[in-house]
Amino acid sequence: MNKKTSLKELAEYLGLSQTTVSRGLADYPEVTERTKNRIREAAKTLNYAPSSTAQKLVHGKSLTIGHVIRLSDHLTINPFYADFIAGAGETYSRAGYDMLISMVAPEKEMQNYRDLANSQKVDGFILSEPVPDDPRIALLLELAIPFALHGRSHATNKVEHNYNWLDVNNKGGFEIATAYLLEQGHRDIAFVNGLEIFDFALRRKEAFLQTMQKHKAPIRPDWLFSGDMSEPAGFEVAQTLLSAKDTPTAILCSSVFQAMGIQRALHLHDKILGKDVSIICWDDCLSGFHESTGLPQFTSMQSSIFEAGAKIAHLLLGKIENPNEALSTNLLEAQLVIGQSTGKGPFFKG
Amino acid sequence: MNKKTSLKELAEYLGLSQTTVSRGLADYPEVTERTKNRIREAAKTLNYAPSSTAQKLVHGKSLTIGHVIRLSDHLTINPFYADFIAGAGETYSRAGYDMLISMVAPEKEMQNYRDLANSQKVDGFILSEPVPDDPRIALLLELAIPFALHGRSHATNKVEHNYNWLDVNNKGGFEIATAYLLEQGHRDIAFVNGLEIFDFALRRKEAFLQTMQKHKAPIRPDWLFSGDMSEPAGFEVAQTLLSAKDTPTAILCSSVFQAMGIQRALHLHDKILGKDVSIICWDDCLSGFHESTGLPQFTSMQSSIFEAGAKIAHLLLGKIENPNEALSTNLLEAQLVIGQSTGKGPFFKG
DNA sequence: AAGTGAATTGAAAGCGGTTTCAATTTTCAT
DNA sequence: ATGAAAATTGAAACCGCTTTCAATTCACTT
Repeated sequence: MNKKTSLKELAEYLGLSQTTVSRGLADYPEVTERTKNRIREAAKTLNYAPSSTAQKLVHGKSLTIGHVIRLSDHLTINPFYADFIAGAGETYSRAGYDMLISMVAPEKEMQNYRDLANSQKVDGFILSEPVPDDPRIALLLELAIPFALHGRSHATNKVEHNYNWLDVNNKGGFEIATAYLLEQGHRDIAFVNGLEIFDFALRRKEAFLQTMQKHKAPIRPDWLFSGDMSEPAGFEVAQTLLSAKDTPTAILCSSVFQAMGIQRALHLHDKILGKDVSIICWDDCLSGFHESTGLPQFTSMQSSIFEAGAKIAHLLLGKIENPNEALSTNLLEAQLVIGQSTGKGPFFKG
Repeated sequence: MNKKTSLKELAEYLGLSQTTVSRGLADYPEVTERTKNRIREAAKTLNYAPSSTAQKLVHGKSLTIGHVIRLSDHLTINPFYADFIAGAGETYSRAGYDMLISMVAPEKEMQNYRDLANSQKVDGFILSEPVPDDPRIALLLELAIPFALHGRSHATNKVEHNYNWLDVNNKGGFEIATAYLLEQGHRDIAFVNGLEIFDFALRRKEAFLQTMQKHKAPIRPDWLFSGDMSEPAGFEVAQTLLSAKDTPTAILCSSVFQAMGIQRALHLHDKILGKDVSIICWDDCLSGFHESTGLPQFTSMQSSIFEAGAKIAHLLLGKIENPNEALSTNLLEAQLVIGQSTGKGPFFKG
């Protein structure tokens, strides 16, 4: 049971001052190479490593980025968030930063941000899943702590805030997807959105409605759905759609999970995917769903959420190291990838 | 831009000593209620909160638990891990602990544990996805830092170590599942395992083989698969199985994702799930897959990985607060839940 | 009013490092 | 050999807090 060695002990062991030892380990030029080597060796044999807490105290920085996760009713993490965090975490560790993840009940969320900032546990925050007029933005601006938003927060009628953000072009992406379905000869298109409390879902809906309108395609209110981005949710919606007398020839949906649920319902109703009904889904490139070779299952708008995590982490670290830098924004484009779930519609004109 | 207030400033503002202010905030009995109130009020107006770094330095603890995540080839997090972390994180925050998540490339993993322990960034670790003779166990025992293992690490020929662990009864679970399939009249059963480098996969395999043997059911080596616990992996396996001349009447698989892939292949081959082919899968109760009402889709062995996270966090915190406590182990049982994916087999005798 | 014990308060040491600034040693030209 | 400049080392202050121990104040008793 090796007890922790302190700098003081190491210095005494070497017969040097703490100053020299500290400098030697930090590779200061004024320390002779010979003494540096002695110091390093002694550090190794005594198994010494500086206390990060003490270092943080001296430097006045926590070298830690906070991610606050609001635990929903089911107390679980959105599976997409795992990939996002993986991307961010990789960037942090490369830069010598740590990642603090704080799980908190919705009603304590705001206080949690306050506490984390005030007690200086973190040097900055990454915010996810913004809603319009997201209250966290105002809070963090007030607390004057660096942060970056994954997504954007539409200001409805209240104050417009300025902040760093990185978002994927949800609107542009679904414009492309809708237009593609129309070009392929579909007019009767259903739209299965995520929860429309979130900013991204509102942008996607706008894209769908505007593109349909622009192409003079009919918009059926009973074919507009909004809900969980889960497999069962997709299944339920498709069950409803397919049990009606007239059914859409194409469905635009917001996640691979929903698409899988829709697919399950299609099978149940003896409809062939990509023939009787086409599907395009938004695909965040979740881990464990893309190992298959060959043509992808679903036609989708693809955007790597891992990459988004890595990029926004970079962005935030930049602001922290250089606080006076101007605000940054970054809009990533999603790619239309044709898979096996789409085919020609009844109105196709070759 | 409110700069951080220090204890010193707060004390000067109040005309008190740092000692008294510190004690007042910590609610020491020797401070008068009147002064306490004064202090609290001043702290609020000056927006003061103690620096957690300074507190940690004094107390010599980091109040932080480390989770090291080995980033695989695809740089992504195992989706099950998200739920596990959610459970642990909730327990941590309830106990005043923070969670440090460290993403690291496989070749740097060991050094990462060393660094985190030596620099005292964490007070303990939770280890996940153990392999037989897991080298992390020896390392952390040597570093003399508290830790708990989610799962177990079978000692093959080397030294047997003692450590805290919490595991789900993988063997017992798959014994039940295999026996259930046999009872329902299935004899031709294929087994689709996770990667057999992991301890849990080896235990599951043992359970399957032993139970089949015990019931004198044939074990076909070409029906034993091992691989990714993903949808495409399940699909590939099922494609192989269903393209052969003779096909199994039941499949036991290791994850809901695999089951979904198998289901997709079944549809492709016009086989009906639960009729032509039965499936039982292991279900870690991942978020986003259980909102549906009514009978569950797949018959499965269920075990909440969120709960496992919460329980193992408790276990570890106990060891940290009370280092001399004896080792703890905890074996959770999985529940057989009958869904729509199983039916009677050809050898059923009512 | 003086004396006593109890209740409050504060000065200073320490947690484990980094850094400023001064002191010491070395190097080298004269 | 001598002195100045350069290179190396170290004493002490400091980061922001907790806590020990001593000092002060207060409430009562006689």
